[in-house]
Amino acid sequence: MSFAEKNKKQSIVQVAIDTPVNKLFDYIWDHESLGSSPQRGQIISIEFGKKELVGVVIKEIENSEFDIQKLKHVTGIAPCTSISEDVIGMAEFSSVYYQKSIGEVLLPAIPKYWRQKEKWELLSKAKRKTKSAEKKNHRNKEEQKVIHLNDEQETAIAELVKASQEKKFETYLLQGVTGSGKTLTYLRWLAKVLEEENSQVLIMVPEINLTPQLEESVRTAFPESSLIVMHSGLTDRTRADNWLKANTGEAKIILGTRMAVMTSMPNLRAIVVDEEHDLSYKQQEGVRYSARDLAVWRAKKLEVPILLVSATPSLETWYRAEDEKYKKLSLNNRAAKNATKPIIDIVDLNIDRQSGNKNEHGFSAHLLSGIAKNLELGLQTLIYINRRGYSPVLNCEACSWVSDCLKCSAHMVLHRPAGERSSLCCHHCGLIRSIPKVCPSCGNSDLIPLGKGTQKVEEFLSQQFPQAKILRIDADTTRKKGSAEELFGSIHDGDADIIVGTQMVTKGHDYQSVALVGVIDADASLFSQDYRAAERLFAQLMQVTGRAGRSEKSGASRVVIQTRYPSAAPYKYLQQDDVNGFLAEVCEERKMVGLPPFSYQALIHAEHKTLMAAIDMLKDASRAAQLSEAWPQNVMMSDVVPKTMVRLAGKERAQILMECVNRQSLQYALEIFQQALTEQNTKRKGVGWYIERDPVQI
DNA sequence: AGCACGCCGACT
DNA sequence: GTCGGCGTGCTC
Repeated sequence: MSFAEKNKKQSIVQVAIDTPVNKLFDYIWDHESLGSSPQRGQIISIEFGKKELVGVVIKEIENSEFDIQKLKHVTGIAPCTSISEDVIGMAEFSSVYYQKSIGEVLLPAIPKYWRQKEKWELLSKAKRKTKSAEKKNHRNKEEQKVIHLNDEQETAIAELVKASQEKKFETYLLQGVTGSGKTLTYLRWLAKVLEEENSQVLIMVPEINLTPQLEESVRTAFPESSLIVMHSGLTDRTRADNWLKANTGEAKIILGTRMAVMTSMPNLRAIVVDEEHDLSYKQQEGVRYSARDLAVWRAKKLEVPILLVSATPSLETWYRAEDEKYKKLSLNNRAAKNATKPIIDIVDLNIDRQSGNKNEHGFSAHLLSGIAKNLELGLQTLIYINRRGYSPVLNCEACSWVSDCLKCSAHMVLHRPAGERSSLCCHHCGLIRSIPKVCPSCGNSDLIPLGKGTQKVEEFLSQQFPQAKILRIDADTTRKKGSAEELFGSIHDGDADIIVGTQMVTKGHDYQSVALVGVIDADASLFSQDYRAAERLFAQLMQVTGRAGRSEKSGASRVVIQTRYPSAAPYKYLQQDDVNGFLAEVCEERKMVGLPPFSYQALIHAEHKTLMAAIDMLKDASRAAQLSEAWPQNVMMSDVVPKTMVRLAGKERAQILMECVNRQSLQYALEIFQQALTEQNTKRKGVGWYIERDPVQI
């Protein structure tokens, strides 16, 4: 500190606060009472209006535009390291890109306890080491098997190591079939990166509670380095402690979900985004950021390499690799010895039906006989249902009444928890009702469930194969904390003959003795409003296919996909095991119609008690925005439409889609639109709205 | 977003 | 006369 600075008694700082007002607030920094000079990224407390809030120092300024006499003082400094420059930069960028205030981006990324001044003292005291932490450390010391990598893996690692040694920004796509050893490849690279003194690495995964195996293998791979995890399942205290360890540089490896992308790390040297195509990287509330895109931004800012990993990359990523903006590293060989590709049977349900099978429970004769054969051989079968909470909807045979939710435009679904009374549940707003004894509309007493949810399939299979042990895995059976792990554990122990499940079963779990995978009910994705649905179906099928065929004892396993459209692209390329072929075809289609990645999109959502108000708000704002002189003419506006799910939790929702080939023009248009919306909003009451950039679900 | 200020209806 | 409805506007 210079002599002049030492004698300075006060400074003015600009502070970011979690408030929708898109500006920074000026405060007086009293050097004497605070005991230090201000620093960008410092977490501090201030009085804002009537309440005391926690904010982040963004910069020191010479003069405030505000009356200095009226400025309030910074009241305290959090006992922790300042947030790293790259994270502040990321927040500033996101603030512009996602049209939110800096504080709205930055503060939710700080653990709750650090955002509460009362908890600061508690957090500066070390927590006693828990027994489980000691046990984990102990387990780490166990001996490691030396695994030899194949040439492809070695080549990829060499390339990545070179990039990290040169300390240059580069985005890599590691594309490899299931079982090609992608995880091992990036772990070896990261091990190399961590050899450097004071280095940290960030590994992002879609949903950590579904990948305990990964956490285990990362711990085993780095027994000496300190690893912390970052996800929403942690207690507030643990999250705050882990965050501090990352922030001080004590933790070397940060393994986490999308929220981890904003974790401050002073020595970050490499980033990995595993399963980069996964939708859960997109935040669906608050600031609707894409953690994958922000990770790339962060790597660029830090000038470090970033690795995107997937067996079925998102089209955006794949296209950038084709376009040579990203560098592609391919793993085409299955690493495990004796691992064979599964045989894929596409069952044409039209033919199945013609040959006399009524297939009313959604099972073709072919699939049923496959299950029977598998049971005889003592092998496991996995039945994959492509959607969650779809049915069974309660239906009246006489008047075709269906169990609609009272608040949403969704159907309520029958639930039968073990040992409890059945009820109707809405998967969108969570409303639970008891089952009506008679039809509320016509009084008929024959109410029957429609469709085939996981429960329905489970019931049918237990009738069909009474001797089989059937296990159901879906959002309902895994809702309780830890129960997912328990269920997956019992699959590995061979406690189940048939596993019935949704998306959840496709993520990160290998089932050694699953020799047959049955996919029912996949076709709906082919005709979705959402142009990305087929791409997602393909990724899901690839993944579920990967669940089989990993075993050495079962020989060639079989995947049976039932469809009424056997020539559709996702099925065709799946059978040919041709990911690039599929993506190339989809890419060509997108190019023809100018959809992303050949254009940029933004969605404006509006919601109100009445649909009219929501629609009018968007129409008026849209009209006003387009009348503006600065409006970029190359931005295309769709009509204002009600959303596919019109009603949600008592609100009616509408949207308008903006599309433009130029990202910067879209940015200008959004700023004008934002202004128009704010003006409209002062004229009306109670219309909620938000802007979503690069939407992934339309 | 909160939260206070403020200006009009039904109540002990 | 007051309690309280939520419209309007500000927060350094």
